[in-house]
Amino acid sequence: MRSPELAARKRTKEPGRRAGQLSRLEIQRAALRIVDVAGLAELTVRRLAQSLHVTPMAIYRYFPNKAALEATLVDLVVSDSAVTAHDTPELRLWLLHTFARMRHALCRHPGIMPLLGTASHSSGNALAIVEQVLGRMRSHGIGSEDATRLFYRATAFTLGSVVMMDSASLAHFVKPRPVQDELRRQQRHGFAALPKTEFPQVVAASAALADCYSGKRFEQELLGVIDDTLQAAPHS
Amino acid sequence: MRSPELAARKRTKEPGRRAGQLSRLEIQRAALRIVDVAGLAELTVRRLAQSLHVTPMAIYRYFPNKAALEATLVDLVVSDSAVTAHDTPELRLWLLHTFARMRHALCRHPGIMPLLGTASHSSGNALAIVEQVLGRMRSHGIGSEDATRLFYRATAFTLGSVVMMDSASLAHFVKPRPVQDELRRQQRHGFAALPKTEFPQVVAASAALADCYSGKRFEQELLGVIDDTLQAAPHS
DNA sequence: AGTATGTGTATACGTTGTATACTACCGTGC
DNA sequence: GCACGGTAGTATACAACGTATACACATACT
Repeated sequence: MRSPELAARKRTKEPGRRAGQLSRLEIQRAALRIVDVAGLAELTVRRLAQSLHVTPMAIYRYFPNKAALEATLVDLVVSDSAVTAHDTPELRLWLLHTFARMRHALCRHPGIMPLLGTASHSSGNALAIVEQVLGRMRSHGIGSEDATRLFYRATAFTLGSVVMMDSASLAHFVKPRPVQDELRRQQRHGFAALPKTEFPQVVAASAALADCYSGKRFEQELLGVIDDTLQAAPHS
Repeated sequence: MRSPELAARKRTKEPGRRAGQLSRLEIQRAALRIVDVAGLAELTVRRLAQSLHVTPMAIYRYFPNKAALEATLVDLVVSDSAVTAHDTPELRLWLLHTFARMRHALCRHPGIMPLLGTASHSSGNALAIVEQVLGRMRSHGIGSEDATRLFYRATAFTLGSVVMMDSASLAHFVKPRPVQDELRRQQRHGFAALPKTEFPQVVAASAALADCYSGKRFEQELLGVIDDTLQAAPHS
């Protein structure tokens, strides 16, 4: 059964590749698109294949199984955050921008967040950023020990900040997750609506807590972490 | 078909409850047990029911669907970390212990890590800890603004540190995840085995990077973050 | 005793991931 | 030009999954 819509698959010729052929990257991008608009749970092999105008089993020419596909998605998102080579001379601002871009990239694809907790999704892209960050710090005269410490603190803070946005979400199961300020406002109301007798501190600090979901607040705190850590380290 | 093993369900009488009856908590604990020994992917309603000597559909008397069950698991783990009421007088050490216990609880159940990235799994337990931490800080004379800042930094660092352990894992798909020192050793070898020309910094710092997966290193850095943050805040 | 309420069962259905076997095409030898 | 072997995609099938629906039985209340 070669249905008409299957036959309608695009036939754009690429050099060194047969016409209209699939590729790992093409599949990954289609998968990410599905995750973005419908959530990770809606990413099925069948739906993915359909979006590529292809039979489900075609996917398995490029990935041994669904888990292997999913494992590559985090790296794909991370690579998005690394494309622009920005050259802020000052180290602390360069670090700020680098980690802020990583956070931004992850926040734009909230659906892949569960995959962060899955072992072994790293590949070249994530490692390349680690290498780049470490190299930059060393070239600014920071010692190996301090560079690792700063890398650890900044990375953990960034990832944790992103996880907090998802995991602390009091609000019910909303399917298309609200973004940025929408989330912040929602969270503030959530915190503020708690029983004041049981959670007095949380209610009192509801506005400040909800502010943690803002990008500005993240960058402010990250810069604080960077400066605090650099302060104890000798560097040029 | 009332099979013999189903009939063998335990009949321990509990007050205010019928003999051998299920409960939300009992189901959650069984689910967590499965996740611990076999991974989140192996948690199926059928297997869960079997481990409770019950029909699959019995689960649905207590949870509307599988996702709702999973959503409670993070909170269950977190509540484990809060059971012991420790009373370290010094604030910085109290905070250190509190967050270290949280990390420890999460590390003991690596299978639930993907659920951290799932929206809205919070319920009373996580919030109670937030309340407790904020209250403790306030009672030590720390202002609302600084308390929120410290809470944000410490929480993000802790969660991020835990996520890093999973996500940075270079090593292949191992099913029963290695713990603690085993993971650290494995990671060091992983980092060190990278092509030195492509990732010179990572290879050079392989030992230090792998050290980030140690509990001792985590506590050391967390204390650094706490102290750095407290330093800028006036308190008693 | 009779009835309502709630807990677990039996059965069934649509979907999922993927093993297996196939078909058609392309680039390479002649 | 043309057979041909490898590769990309297809067709079919199946076990396992989540869960809707209808039922049976035990307990608690009258």
